[in-house]
Amino acid sequence: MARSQRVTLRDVADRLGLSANTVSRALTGKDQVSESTRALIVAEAKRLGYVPNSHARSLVSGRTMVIGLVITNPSNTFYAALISAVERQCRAAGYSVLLLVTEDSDENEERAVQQLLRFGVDGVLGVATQSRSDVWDGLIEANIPVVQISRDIPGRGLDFVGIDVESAIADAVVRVARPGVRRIWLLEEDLRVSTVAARIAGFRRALDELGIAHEHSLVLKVPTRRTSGASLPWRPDDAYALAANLITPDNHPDLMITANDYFALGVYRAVRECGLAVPDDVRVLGYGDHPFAAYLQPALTTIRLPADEAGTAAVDLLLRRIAEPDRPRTSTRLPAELIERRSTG
Amino acid sequence: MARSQRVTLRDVADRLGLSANTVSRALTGKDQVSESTRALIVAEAKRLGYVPNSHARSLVSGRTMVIGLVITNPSNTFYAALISAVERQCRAAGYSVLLLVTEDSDENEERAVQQLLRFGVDGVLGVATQSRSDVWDGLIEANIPVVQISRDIPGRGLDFVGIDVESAIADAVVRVARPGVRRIWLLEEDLRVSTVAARIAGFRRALDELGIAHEHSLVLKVPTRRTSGASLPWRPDDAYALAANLITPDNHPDLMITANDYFALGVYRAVRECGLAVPDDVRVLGYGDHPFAAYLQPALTTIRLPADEAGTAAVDLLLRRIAEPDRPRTSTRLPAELIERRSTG
DNA sequence: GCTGTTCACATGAACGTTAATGAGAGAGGA
DNA sequence: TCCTCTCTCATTAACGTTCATGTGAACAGC
Repeated sequence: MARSQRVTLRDVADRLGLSANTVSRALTGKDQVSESTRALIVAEAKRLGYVPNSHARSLVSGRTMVIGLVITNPSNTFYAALISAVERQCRAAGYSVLLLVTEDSDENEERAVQQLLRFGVDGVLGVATQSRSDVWDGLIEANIPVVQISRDIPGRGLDFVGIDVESAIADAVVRVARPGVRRIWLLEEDLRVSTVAARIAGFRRALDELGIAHEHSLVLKVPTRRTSGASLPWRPDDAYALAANLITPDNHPDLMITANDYFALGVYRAVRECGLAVPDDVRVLGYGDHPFAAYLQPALTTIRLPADEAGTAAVDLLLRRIAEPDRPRTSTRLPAELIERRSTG
Repeated sequence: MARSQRVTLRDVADRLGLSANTVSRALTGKDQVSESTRALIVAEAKRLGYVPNSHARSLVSGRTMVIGLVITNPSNTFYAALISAVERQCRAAGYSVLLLVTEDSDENEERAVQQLLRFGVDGVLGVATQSRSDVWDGLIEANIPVVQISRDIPGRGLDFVGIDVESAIADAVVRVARPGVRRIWLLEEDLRVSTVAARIAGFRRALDELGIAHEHSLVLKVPTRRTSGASLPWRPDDAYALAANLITPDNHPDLMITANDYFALGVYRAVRECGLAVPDDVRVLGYGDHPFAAYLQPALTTIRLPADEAGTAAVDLLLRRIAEPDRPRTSTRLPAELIERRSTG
């Protein structure tokens, strides 16, 4: 079975005894075409099932109507919501999304940038791996607008949309720490990225504001298990393993902050299993407000991240940057909202 | 600042006094180029920062090295895992992924197909909305291979990779229903798609196998709230609202099956709030094995879906179909595994 | 010395579209 | 009547590749 020949502009033109150019102008809505022939062309194009060839179009126009979305891991709830929002906003603006996943490896990130260059996308939204700062330079040199999301590579003059993680954590901890709370632990991801650093900074800021000596605090890092092949989000099991090892009736935090709600699940279990209770003995503050957080027992106090807004804002910013390449750099940090529930008393 | 001119084959060729064609052959690894000049060309291309233009390439070759992935909702955990797996497998094979989201609307689905035709992608992986059966015909007519995932549009001769939902539910219910279980309810999504139908069919099959009269059973549909703008997965709240209305100490199922684990969260709360207990009064069987399922109290018995395998298998199938367009149609239904935990006693 | 073969490259055309320029017809004004 | 202007369309040339074909040189065999 031969590959069915695709209908081209010329096919439509030949049928009507017109030139391909006229058909092009008619279908792209330019003037210099009489309304009567335009109607004829539109009808015939529809009848023949004409579909424009985007490659030919972007070859000559230099625009692709595609933006690249570089994400570390779509299984992560936050990034999943981000993808949804980005895709929706792009779709609304007539753009398509090329999805590249890096799995937090800079080899993949480099390949992703290469792909984006080959495609000549009109713009890029990216969550940087941040292990190297020069990976995105290829795009910058090619004058392809880049908006960084969530993680910022400084010094490159790139637009940025993220969340004010440090303030979110700092304010939440201060708000949630009742009198008597002295020992505060932070259960973190073991990643060298700015969001982790920001949470730690917020944590320290809260300690200072509360007048708690840093000796009473502890930052624990849950090992990031890299099982290539399986697409895993954060793993409660790993958090549980670590927490179960450290938490005893004699040695436990008054308040445990977790880098995400999944870790909080592990903490809940660890606390329970050594005979302690949330929130009476250990208060727990999650991060991310995953759908299950409100349904745990006790319901988990957590920080709601505006993933939708961030995605939408990032697309808007990128489109504006595409329209005006020379506008000044923008850096936005959206506030995150503390959702107080029973796990913090 | 003028848009920096991109380096082309001709640029590299001119530098070396060669023809563009020779440079092309050298870089794409074809023979008819001496190894010495090839080395020269490769070095010069690298030095100039040459990046091939994929549009020009696919314009003439007819291949794009892009596959389209049409998904209803990336925020849904199952689809998120699917996206990860698909992207990884495509990346390994040198393909890029164009992501189109339909939000279960056929208007969007139609637009997605249109986009894919414009791009002339080499193949498509899609989760169909199933509200109309002709939406994908454009791709079929253009001889673009399509592999349907999870939901099947019959009669179109398309390859299919999915999960044997009916058997999974039927076997799980039979296995989980202890003596004394008479009244079994199923809490379903209100969507007209084949997976919902398959779960209902599996449910009925289990009733028959257990010898339970269908009068004792009930299929409830949680209204699908379409909040455009927010990218929501299944909502525990909606399941709770429905379950709380129907479950009373006098009128409750012995076993509640939920279409996903999020609904199970709502059921847990509804059961608890009317003074009943899981699993003593109401056993609960979830679906999807979300990461939190093992950490609920009691831990949720649920069905683990092989999202990774499904994604990988779908890509493999698509690539094989691209290589051999005339091979016979394949339809695969992967088994899903029951994970027994405490919520079923 | 002639023909034939192989190797390494060049040349020209094509892919389907858009942009720049040209050209003919009709209208309007002097 | 002629000139100019406008409107509508055609013609031609790109865009950056790849594919089919052409070509000259070197070399072998007779």
